[in-house]
Amino acid sequence: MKYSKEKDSVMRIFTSYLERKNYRKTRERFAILDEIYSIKGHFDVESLYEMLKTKKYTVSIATVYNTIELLLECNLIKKHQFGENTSRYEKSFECNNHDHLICTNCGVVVEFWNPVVKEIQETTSASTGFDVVYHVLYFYGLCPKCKSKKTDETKR
Amino acid sequence: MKYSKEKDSVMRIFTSYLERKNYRKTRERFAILDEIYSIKGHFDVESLYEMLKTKKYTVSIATVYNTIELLLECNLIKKHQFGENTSRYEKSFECNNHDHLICTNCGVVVEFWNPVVKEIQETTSASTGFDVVYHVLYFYGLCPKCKSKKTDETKR
DNA sequence: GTTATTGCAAAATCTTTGCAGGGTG
DNA sequence: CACCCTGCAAAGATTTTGCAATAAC
Repeated sequence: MKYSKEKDSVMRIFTSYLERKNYRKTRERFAILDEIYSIKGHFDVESLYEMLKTKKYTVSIATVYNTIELLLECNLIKKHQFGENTSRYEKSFECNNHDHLICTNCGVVVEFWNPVVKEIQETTSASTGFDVVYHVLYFYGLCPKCKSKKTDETKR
Repeated sequence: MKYSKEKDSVMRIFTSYLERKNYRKTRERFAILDEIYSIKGHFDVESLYEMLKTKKYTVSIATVYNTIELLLECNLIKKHQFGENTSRYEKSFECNNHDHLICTNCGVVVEFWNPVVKEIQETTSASTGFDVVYHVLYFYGLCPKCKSKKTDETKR
């Protein structure tokens, strides 16, 4: 388990969440959180399960799902469903400000940042009375590569 | 099959899409599109299938999935995955400008409008080279009802 | 010691697929 | 009349559940 300031923080957040809810602080739960915060980018349950199996600490797939549920509740991870049938996740501590462009042709996912999204979030919170915790914004369309391919096809 | 200007338009769009792709214009495909455009709000495959079975024209679930795929391709419907495991859909002809607030506690979905989203879409298209066709924006948080319930719990 | 949590496998749910028959172009 | 599309049922994939064993408190 490599040390990092980020991991230290999320471990503390998770600990206090578990304590507040009177949930047990098990080895499995912390191993899963540690593994997730070692992953760059998105992951799905299957790949997380495989990583845990080979690298550090074997847990059952049921426990992976259980822990992911807890991590979603305390906002340490984000759940995405980019249009496939498998859910994908990503850590969300101090990186909850980017959004995604998804190519409807090849499926490539690209990240982008736009501070205006946060502003819309605040406006919407105020006007609807919702207490918005986080957002998810997807732009669907053709990536530059697929776009030029389609143009070629039309030319033929 | 009730007449409406909207239905007339989407039927024509779908017809020309099928012709352009050299796909066949079957009764089933038009019955499904007609049913979808009779639905207010969101629906899932199961409920659409049930509606078709009882109301107009029985089709197999495989055909429902197949047709939904086509309607997604020509942007006549939108696919949502609000966090559950079942996908939900909605018609998107001339109503592709609203977004969704989702309560993480009770699951209620509320719509909202904000024209700034369209602006972000254009900025992002320009800067990334993506040809963005549509977007999906979800705000997750507590709805007013659940918010006040949680506050009560804390007070105790 | 109690009781929540884990692991395993089986079940449940949603979606896709293969194939024979039927309908569209 | 060729062959794409449909319907059916079975298979696939992902997620959930039930229950005995285990470990946290």
